[in-house]
Amino acid sequence: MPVAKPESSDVRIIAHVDMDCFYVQVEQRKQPCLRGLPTAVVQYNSWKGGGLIAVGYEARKFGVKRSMRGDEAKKVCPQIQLIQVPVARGKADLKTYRDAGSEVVRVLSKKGRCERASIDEVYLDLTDAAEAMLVETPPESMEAIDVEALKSHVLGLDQEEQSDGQECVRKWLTKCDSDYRDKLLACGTLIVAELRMQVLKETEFTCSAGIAHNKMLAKLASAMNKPAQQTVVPLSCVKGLLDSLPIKKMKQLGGKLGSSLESDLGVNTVGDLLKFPEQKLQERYGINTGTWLWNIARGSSGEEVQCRLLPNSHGSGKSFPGPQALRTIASVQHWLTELSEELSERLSSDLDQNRRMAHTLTFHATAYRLSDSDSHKKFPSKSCPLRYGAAKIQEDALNLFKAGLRDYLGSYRANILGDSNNGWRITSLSVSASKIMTIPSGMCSITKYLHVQHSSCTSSEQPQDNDIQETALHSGCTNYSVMDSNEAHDERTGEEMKIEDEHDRLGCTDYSVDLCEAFDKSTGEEKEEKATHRCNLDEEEGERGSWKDEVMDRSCSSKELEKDGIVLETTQLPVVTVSKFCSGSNESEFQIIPIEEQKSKNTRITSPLCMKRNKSKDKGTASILRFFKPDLSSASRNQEVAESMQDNSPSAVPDGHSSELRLSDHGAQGGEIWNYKVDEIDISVIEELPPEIQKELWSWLRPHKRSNTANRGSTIARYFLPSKSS
DNA sequence: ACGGCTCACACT
DNA sequence: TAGTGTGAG
Repeated sequence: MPVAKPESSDVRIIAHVDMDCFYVQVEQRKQPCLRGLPTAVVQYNSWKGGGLIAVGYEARKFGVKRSMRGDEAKKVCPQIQLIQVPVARGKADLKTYRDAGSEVVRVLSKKGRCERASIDEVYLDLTDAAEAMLVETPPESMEAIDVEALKSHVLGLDQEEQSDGQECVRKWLTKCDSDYRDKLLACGTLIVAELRMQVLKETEFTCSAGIAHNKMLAKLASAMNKPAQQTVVPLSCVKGLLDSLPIKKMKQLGGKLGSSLESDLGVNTVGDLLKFPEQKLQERYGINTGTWLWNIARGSSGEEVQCRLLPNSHGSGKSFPGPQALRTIASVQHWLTELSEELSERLSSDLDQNRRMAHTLTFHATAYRLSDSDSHKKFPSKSCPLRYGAAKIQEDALNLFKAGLRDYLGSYRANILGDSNNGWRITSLSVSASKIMTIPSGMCSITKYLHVQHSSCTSSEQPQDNDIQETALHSGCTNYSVMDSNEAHDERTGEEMKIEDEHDRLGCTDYSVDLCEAFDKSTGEEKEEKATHRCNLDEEEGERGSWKDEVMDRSCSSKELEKDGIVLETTQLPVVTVSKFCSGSNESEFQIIPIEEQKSKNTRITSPLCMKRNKSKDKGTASILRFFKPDLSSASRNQEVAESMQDNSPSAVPDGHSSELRLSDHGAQGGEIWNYKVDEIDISVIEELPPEIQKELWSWLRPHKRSNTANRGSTIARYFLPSKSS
């Protein structure tokens, strides 16, 4: 008889899956003749045989350890096969391993929520799948249990001492009268065994897994029996497991915190932690950490399995130890080129494969000074908006480096830009891209949505004067713009920039992004939903005319735009411009172009008002036009922009601008384009959109638009469309 | 003169 | 926010 599900049960079934010496497996798959041989993966063969970053199990038997040098490994295991990490652009290139990790994730993500915890580890929340199995095909009703599941290690079972361990496990898995939580765990065990076999079949990789009621325990378990095995942690044995577990074995406690627990509190095992009241732990380690410690001592961790199959950042870095330390701007520049190219390539892949874009570039370095005073000082990290394209990244990273170097050298900064070095040494460089967001397919679907809106409604509502004020005062400062990379060309040279005011300009950049085919994939399947929403809106909004004429007439030529006087040049407002381009997918085609450069290339930045209006009889349009009236402050700011461009600073724009969102569904040339000033898009407007589109739109707007809760009683049409009403 | 290169996240 | 620090593998 099935045991009733407990009332307030928050029992979860969590698995941690850990690839066995993953890099080695990847190399062995590539070179099957290596299978069975003691193998390790090394990078940089030149110095002492390179550093080991992965060691196969056959080699471990000889005492070979990670963090050994290749030479040491050879000593303890002369027949070891040392495989070098692929090198590209003068540095280790982990692409093959990342891609292999993705293969695994693809398989593992089929059965439940999946969190890619690292290049070779995932967490799975199998609660739903386990519950479903318990209802539909409970293990106790199965005629046969898969052998892979029978090979599981179940903590608390005396299977290891038994002559027939598998029979022991079979009994546990199929026990009729076990605890509900154990039954779910049994289901999880079967599911994980199946998944692991699936991984092996589809990728040729073996992995180990832990199955438990939370992430912490699952992670602990997956490491207990390797390789190619799985371990289950029934609730009943959690206490026994943790009581004697060395505190530093726990995830997050392997470093200083764990050391502090040992030396400051005399805590050597997780069980020792039980003595300390939550409050004591909070007093010493802070509220969050204190509570967390108190909980993990009791075997509970509330951390959810995040739904994340892709990394949240991409980075490319290299160290320059000892005599390799960099001492000239030129060498830094050279390596930044290499790193930027790799990063750019990965960003392009991400864009192609996942339709994601990163928004922040961060530069980091480690350094030391020969004049040893303040030798402990760290080289500061710096970040700025990310512009796509290897050359742009390199340029911006170099400027971040120079800004950092100024900070780093402080008062010692004499002659820092000269190629003759001046006492500083760089021992590592890295560039990374973060704030990665999925491009709203709504960029396409929204565009389509607006087609419908155009042809079915108008708005009579207009912005109020105070809205305009508010907008003018809004201090968004980022300009995004998208244009065809063939037209985009950065003509600035690598001339040394003035460092003095660089810091003040950092973090405030306008850029354009070629989204390539990113918007292509949304298809006609959205038609229905849009029609539905149109109806709804039609009901809500009383007074509307037809937009159809305008949509049809909207093939604005540049001349018309100029005649209308609402091109960007007259508005003095920066824009967010997002267009679709159907060029190839090479990274060099993604470009981010400063607004100023677009102007110089005669690129038209259109405004919503380019959509042909009916003969200016409407006071509504006049009202909207006020948005575009250049005001003194923005004019003077643009003066600064011009100056900053002359300085060869990284396309900086001062604070104080609002931004605009530009949608195009037919590409730059002859396409249909709308611009939306991001700061003026009222949240209530977004809330009127279909949920999917809302979600996508938010993901795009969030970095640019601060929360703006004022409800202006707006309509979509008022913000998204030019008005020609009454 | 070496564990290199990535990642995530908490904190401020 | 941007920047620092910790921790993991």
